Amino acid sequence: MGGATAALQGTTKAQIQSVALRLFAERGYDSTSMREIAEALSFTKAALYYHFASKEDIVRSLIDTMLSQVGELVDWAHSQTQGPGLRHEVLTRWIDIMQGQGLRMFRFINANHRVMREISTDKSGMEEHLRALYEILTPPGAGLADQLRARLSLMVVNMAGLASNGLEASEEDILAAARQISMELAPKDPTGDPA
Amino acid sequence: MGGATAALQGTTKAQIQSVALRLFAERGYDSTSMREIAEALSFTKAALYYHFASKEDIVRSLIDTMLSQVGELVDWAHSQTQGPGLRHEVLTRWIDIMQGQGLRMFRFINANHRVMREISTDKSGMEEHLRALYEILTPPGAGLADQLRARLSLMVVNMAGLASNGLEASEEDILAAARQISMELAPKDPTGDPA
Amino acid sequence: MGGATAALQGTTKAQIQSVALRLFAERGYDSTSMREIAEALSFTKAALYYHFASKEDIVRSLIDTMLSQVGELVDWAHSQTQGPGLRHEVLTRWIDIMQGQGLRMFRFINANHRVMREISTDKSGMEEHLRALYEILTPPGAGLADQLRARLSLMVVNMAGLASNGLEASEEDILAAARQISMELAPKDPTGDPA
Amino acid sequence: MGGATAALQGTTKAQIQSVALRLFAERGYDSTSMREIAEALSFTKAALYYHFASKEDIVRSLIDTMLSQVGELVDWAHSQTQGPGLRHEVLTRWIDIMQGQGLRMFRFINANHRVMREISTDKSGMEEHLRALYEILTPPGAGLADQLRARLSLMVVNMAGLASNGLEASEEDILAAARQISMELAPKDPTGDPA
DNA sequence: GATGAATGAGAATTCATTCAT
DNA sequence: GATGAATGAATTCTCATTCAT
Repeated sequence: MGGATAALQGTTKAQIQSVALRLFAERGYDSTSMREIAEALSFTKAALYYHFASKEDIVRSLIDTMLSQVGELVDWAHSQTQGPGLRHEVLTRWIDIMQGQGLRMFRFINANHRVMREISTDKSGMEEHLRALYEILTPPGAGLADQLRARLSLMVVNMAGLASNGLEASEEDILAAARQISMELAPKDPTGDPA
Repeated sequence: MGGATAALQGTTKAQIQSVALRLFAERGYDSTSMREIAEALSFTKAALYYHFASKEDIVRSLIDTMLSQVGELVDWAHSQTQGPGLRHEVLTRWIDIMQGQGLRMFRFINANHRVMREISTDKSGMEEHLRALYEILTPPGAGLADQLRARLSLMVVNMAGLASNGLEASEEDILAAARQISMELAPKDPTGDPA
Repeated sequence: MGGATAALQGTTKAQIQSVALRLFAERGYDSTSMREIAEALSFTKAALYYHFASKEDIVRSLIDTMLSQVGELVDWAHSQTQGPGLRHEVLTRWIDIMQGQGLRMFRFINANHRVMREISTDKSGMEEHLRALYEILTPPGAGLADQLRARLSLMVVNMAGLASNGLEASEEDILAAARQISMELAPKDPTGDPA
Repeated sequence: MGGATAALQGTTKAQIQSVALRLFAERGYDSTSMREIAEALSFTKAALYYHFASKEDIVRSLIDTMLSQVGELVDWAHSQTQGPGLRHEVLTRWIDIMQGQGLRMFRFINANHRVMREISTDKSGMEEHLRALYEILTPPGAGLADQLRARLSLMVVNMAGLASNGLEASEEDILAAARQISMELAPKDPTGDPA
């Protein structure tokens, strides 16, 4: 936690990040203008530029926030002994991150590939982090289907938002179901277990 | 099949649709300008406006194309006898649609919720179609998790595109794996279980 | 009459003139596009260009129509013996012209000074015609006020359209009243005043 | 007086209003582009948009200015005792307003009915104001001709601009003559005259 | 006589950004 | 820390016009 999470509370900078993330996720990066962000905050546009050098800079800061959260998860995972138990725990923590700002971030990332591609943040960092998580979630010697399963199990929480459209159930219940499906989907260890 | 697919070949209108879909899927709707579409076709902007009344109109036509394909699937499914076999076949046909323009369309829809929301096409039609498919894929009396599974099984093909980033495998193999996972994920009939 | 009046009936060219005049008077010249004229006639734009070389050309033909009507009035007036009786009769005939297409033409001219100025038709003709009418309506040796009266007496019929907004009376009654006011307004002969 | 008139001096907003009114009156609303207004002011187009939300917004502000002037006249007239003397004074004040920006405004209104109709300012206000003036200028029990006379007497000052085209006289003299004609035209009180 | 397709110029408007204060 | 004013480039879209058929 620490820096990253705290960054989205209190300070002016943090207010901007929070509102910008909401708008970017709702309307898309390109369709959200600095004017709209400023108005949503009852600031002037120029005030935004006092805190952030550019619109892209806001995105960068947003990504960094998420990046550090996922980075912490990766670091923690690397410090543990590998195995099915760890995989289970990693998925749980991932899901925890994805709630709160995480879900919004994911929706944002999903809906704004272009900016993500063009932004020259340490975005490779995100890909590395994800690769690391994939490896942890994929048993040694896994086939293609299992590799895909690992990746999809991470995405399920994020898809649940879209998928639950029209379902009559509390957000809580939906996330619980998503969690369960995510676990099922994650590749099983082929380690000689008699089922 | 037929009309809808054929509509994306040959004629000027069709060329525009095809190029626009590619660009919209790649860069997002808002970030793709009419100028860019025109340049990609070596047309003038004004020529686009001769064929389509507006930028939104292009999107509308694109959606209608996909809509009719999914609509045909729903109609076909309704004309069959329900059951596990049908569910399997529906998933197969869905995946077939999603390849070709379908995948692009889905990436587009996923990445451009805002336009989709604002466009006043028979978009409700899409929601109805999806609802119909969900029902067919969901066994009677299914719980929340199974309802979610039905929805996610449809999305898996579309997610596979994202998920396979960085995997060293042919598109063919990836789609085959996605197909398999999609089938596994679809809710199973509770046949014969005493609840 | 003859040519000019007949020109607004029957033939395709005449249909175009009639519809164009209506639209120009309603929405103004610049705000009426060739597309709108074409649509109002269920033609294609290109068809308009078969009959008229340009948009300005339509206006020119319209002006010419009115020009010839007023020209005939001037010619007739010049062939009569001057005097108060003639002035009365001229006003009457002027008012007769102004009904029918005339009123529309006037509304058009009033509302589209710019085109009128820029159009290089024999528009000077119109000014000459009006000057001739002014002279006929103005008794010899009239002062500034009477010169203005002569001019305004011609305009009254045209203003009546605007002025009668909100009055509960038939168009017929309004025109009769306008006619009466116009006559009153016209400068009186200083008959018998010792200057 | 006061506020409204002063508003057209000094400030950037006021400069824009002044130049825009001149151009709108000269060339018509539709034929005057934001580029032209900007160039006439040596501004950029975008600068106009900083001060006014849209082209229509400029018109709206212009109308409001005139509206408040006429509104003041109506209010003043309502606070006086009705009668022939008041009618005379109202006409005088009306003519005073119409000079300065007023004449331009009137030429603009006359030549741009379409915009006026479409603009959703408190334009009904103008119609109400005019209705009020008509009532004041019209003696009780007046017939149709007198109702029309009241209306035309207000319009005469505005028509004088058009009507005096080609007259060799100073603007001052023309306005004086127009004033005189306007007064003559205004309906006379039928009080006790033996016809 | 008339059309479908296309064009180049220009319209209104919005945007990210800058900078003096 | 923050604002008001301004800009240059881009956007969507419309228009008068042309031309091969």
